[in-house]
Amino acid sequence: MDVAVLAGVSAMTVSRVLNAPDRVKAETRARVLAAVAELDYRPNQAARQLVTGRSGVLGVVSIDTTLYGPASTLYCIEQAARNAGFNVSIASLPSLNRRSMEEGVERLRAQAVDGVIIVAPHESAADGLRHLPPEMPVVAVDAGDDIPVPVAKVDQRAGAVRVTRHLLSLGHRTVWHVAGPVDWLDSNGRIEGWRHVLESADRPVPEVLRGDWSSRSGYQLGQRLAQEPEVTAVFVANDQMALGVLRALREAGRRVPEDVSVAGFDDIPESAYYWPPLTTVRQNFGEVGRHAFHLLLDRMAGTEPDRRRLVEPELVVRESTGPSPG
Amino acid sequence: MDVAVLAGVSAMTVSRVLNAPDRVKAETRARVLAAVAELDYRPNQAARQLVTGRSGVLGVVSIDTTLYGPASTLYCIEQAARNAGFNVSIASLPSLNRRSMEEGVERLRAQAVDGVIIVAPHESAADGLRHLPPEMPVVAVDAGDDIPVPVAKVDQRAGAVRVTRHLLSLGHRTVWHVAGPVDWLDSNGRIEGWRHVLESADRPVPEVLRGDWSSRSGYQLGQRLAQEPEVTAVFVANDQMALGVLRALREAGRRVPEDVSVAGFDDIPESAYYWPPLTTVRQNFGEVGRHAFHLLLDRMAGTEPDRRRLVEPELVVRESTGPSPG
DNA sequence: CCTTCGGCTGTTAGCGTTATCGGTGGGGGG
DNA sequence: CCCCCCACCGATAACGCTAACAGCCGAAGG
Repeated sequence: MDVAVLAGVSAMTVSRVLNAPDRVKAETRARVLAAVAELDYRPNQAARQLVTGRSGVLGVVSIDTTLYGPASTLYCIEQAARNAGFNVSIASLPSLNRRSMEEGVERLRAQAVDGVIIVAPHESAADGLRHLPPEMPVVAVDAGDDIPVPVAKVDQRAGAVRVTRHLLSLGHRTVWHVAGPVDWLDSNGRIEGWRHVLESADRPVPEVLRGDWSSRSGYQLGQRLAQEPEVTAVFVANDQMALGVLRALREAGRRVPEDVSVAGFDDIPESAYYWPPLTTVRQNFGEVGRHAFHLLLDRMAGTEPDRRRLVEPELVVRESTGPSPG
Repeated sequence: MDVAVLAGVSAMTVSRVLNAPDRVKAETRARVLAAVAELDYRPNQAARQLVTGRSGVLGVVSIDTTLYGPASTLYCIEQAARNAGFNVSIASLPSLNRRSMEEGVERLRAQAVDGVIIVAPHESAADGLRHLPPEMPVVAVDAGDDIPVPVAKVDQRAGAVRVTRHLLSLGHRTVWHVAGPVDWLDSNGRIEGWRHVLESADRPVPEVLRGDWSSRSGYQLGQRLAQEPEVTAVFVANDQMALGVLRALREAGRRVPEDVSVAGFDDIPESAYYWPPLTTVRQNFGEVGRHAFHLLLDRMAGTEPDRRRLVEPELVVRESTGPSPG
């Protein structure tokens, strides 16, 4: 090792300077550091990993990181990991079923990551989460409760409860719901909360309309809603679909919020500038990402962490919801 | 090595089976593969890297991967890399100046990535791009031309030219422009194209209004535009800001497109569901990501690749633009 | 004075893989 | 019948680092 020669010490001492500085006399340390700087030396990670068994890399398996939620979560995981000295390797999956998920995990495992965070908002992912290599530290984001790994997530149900109560409190007889795809846990949590509030209040529970998170699907379902005169309040499962619903209602001549109130979910940055500005539920994805990272840190340290970290969503009332016209 | 013992061969033969299968007799190969499967063996990447010098990991340095463009680009880079057998490690930066960029590159270098893609749509990044370690294969996405690394990008200027011509062809006397932040190359390319068309056609060139890509800024600038009666056509530098402009115009009682035409840039999935549906310029971020990856592959192979790959943007005409009222 | 201890540094070995070279056996050509 | 060559496989030595132990030396204590 050149640095060792230049500093006039052994390779071992260089290693110590870099990994346990206080075990080396200050003067020697200074000499070594000078040599390190002089030669612009950087330790070979592969060699270090070979002997220590740790790579300092975390893996994130996620569905389509183009979506707002996963992208925000990933971003915050990455920030938290970097601050703690970890690198982050990603496996972004177009679709998330058991097979593709296991493939993603397998890839990261082959890369010898120290731990994995799975952003798995699908029912079908749970299946995969139950069959992971047990020796690998794994935590999940947005997963169900019946899985053997710690989970960080936003309390979808609570968010839906809040927004539905908000609409009822405005005097609406009941609330329609444009939901997300069947397979998504977020969809189901939001349906659950919405249904719970309606049933508790003894209100009729309209049929659930299924979208696919896209504005296009919101538009199509909005056209159907616009034709039912008794619809006065709609809770849409995300802001993109809500945009489509708003447009469909307007095209049909139904005013928002005078004739129909519309609420969304997510609080994407644009929703405050919809027409009208959208009442929605803010999810703190960053918080979720940070929680996931810390859960993983615990798991890697071997301590059994909490099983769940729930983040509370927040109702943001804007101008798309108002008193019932009736 | 257990696999070698179980298969009754040497470690070297196992290595050959995994890396150059045709150099091993079919029968032996089968025996080794059986042993591999039996023991669920997976090669140690660290050891392999130590001797070959390659890690099979690519690094991506990007600004805020929450933004639509960077997120899409990252996603497609990741897909392309995965298909080619590479893993992808990310360094997502809140802001992109020379220091933070070098820090990101440094991090990835310490992790011993085989190459780096820098998503660097800032002027100030160019400075950093000129001072990179020369032995490291690097390509850039969305960077300027005066840098010593290959670049893949959308031809911003061409997009701006198309949309501005479109507006002039509708009979508008001139076109106002809501631009992105000063430091962004995308902003400048779009301004350039816009200005070029106006000047070529001998039209007055209004003062450039500066936004920050957010709907909020679009809204604020839109309020100013709404007060100038002579404004009949606005080219907004991205779709999010266009959303804000649309709202500001509507609040001021100016109809789109009857009184004022508005066009955006990016074609985010939501823009087709704005009110009215937005005329905009589609950027194929996926294409850019794939190009960047292949440029990097060339650079890693040592062949000097093309210096630039320009992706052509496409004008998407919807309902937010129409004939001049004059 | 010797012993002991602790702070500091060096020596050795080994992590799991592949590059390189060398060996072995069988088949074809002279 | 011999020789050479080719296909296949094994032995050895790295790659760069750190764990574990060993050694040295000066200070403190008996």
